[in-house]
Amino acid sequence: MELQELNATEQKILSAAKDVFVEKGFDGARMQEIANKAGINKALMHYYFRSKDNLFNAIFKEAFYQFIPKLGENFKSDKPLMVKIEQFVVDYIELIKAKPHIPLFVLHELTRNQDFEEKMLIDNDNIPVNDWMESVIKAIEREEIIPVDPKHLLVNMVSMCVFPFIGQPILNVLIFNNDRSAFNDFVEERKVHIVEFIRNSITTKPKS
Amino acid sequence: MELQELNATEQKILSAAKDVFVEKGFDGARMQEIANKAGINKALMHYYFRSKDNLFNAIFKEAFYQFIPKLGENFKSDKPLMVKIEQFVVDYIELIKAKPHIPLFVLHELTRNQDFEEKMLIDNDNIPVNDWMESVIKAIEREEIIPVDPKHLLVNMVSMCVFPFIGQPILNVLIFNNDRSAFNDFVEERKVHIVEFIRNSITTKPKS
DNA sequence: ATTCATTTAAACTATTTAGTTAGTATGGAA
DNA sequence: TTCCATACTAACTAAATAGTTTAAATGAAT
Repeated sequence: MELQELNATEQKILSAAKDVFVEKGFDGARMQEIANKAGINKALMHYYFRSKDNLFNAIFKEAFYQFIPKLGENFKSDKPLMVKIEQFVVDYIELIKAKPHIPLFVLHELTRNQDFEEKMLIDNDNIPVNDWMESVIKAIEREEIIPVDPKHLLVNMVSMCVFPFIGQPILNVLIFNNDRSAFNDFVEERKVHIVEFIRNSITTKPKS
Repeated sequence: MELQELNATEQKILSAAKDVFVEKGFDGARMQEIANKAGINKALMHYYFRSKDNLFNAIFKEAFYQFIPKLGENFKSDKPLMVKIEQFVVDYIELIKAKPHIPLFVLHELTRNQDFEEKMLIDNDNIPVNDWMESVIKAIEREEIIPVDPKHLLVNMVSMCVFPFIGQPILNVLIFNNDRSAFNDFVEERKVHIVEFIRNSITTKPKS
């Protein structure tokens, strides 16, 4: 896929494909539905994208890289760890709020399609996990935080941000009695809550 | 579905159906594959379960209730909150370890099939979230823990237990360089880590 | 004006797939 | 033995679906 050669029709197809694939998954998506949503003929889709697989790969890579590299953007900065964590939590929740169905979609398709490694080519430059590790180790050395395994800390942070969206249908019933706005409020609260929860757990200074 | 009228053939079908549905999802599952895996003729499946939907509902309810009610088993006990949390984390991680693909499967199918409420009939007796809330409030009153929103605490705990399994394909690449046993070790560590992480965050006594 | 890429419409093909049918064992009851 | 329900199978049907083909319209560039 070239980068900026996309004309309006290609854009319409990609946009419709993304909607349908994300909502239904690869197996549940129908080429006819994508064509209808794009307002074009089915044959025209095959004119631009030869096959369903092709079209899927085009939108999947986009969806994937929308969520993964942004992860590491602030990992490289040299700010205090808690500042980085706060920025990460707020930014990441905002990112997911804008496209709440992408994480479950991506994870489902990755699980379905085990050979994604060849497709996705995640290189360590894209997601600087190592930079995160070093930040945490430095923060421990500086005694900003107590000793903690950087991997677990990373997974904790990401889990608490992402999981509520993936588990939303269950949370809506179990916790929010199907009150949609209650869920939205809850997500907003989490921007503050998660940061405080982590801060209380790992900072050396006891809370005032 | 009756409870204990299941003969060996029905069992074989249900077991095969569960494997295939969980691996491929409803849309990706093929009745022929289920029949093959069960070692029977496809017509025999329609003899016992009239349709794909029927068969799916049979295994989905089972999968669903395998994970949800167990959640609340210890919520009703009157032990100190941190003891309950420790029990929950260890039990729940063990539960998911035994069936690591169920959570993603359930959440994907719930998202795909918005009208699950009618199907699933989650009553508050099954999942005593209210009992959890009260436990937390009591623990705050007893000054075992600092003031914390019980809902966020519950979601934090569940998130940190479940998400690593849902996100395993990504974690494997990003953090574990596709070392399968590294992931397993990590999960074992989490039984201790998550409890300590929560304890450090919410208990009133500063860590020794 | 001619050429060429883009677009549409419609009918078609090949394949996959859920579900059906019609009939065959099997084994116990009458 | 005969009857009959349960368990089971091979072959079939009907519908859906990805993808193709053909022919024609449009419109911008040469």
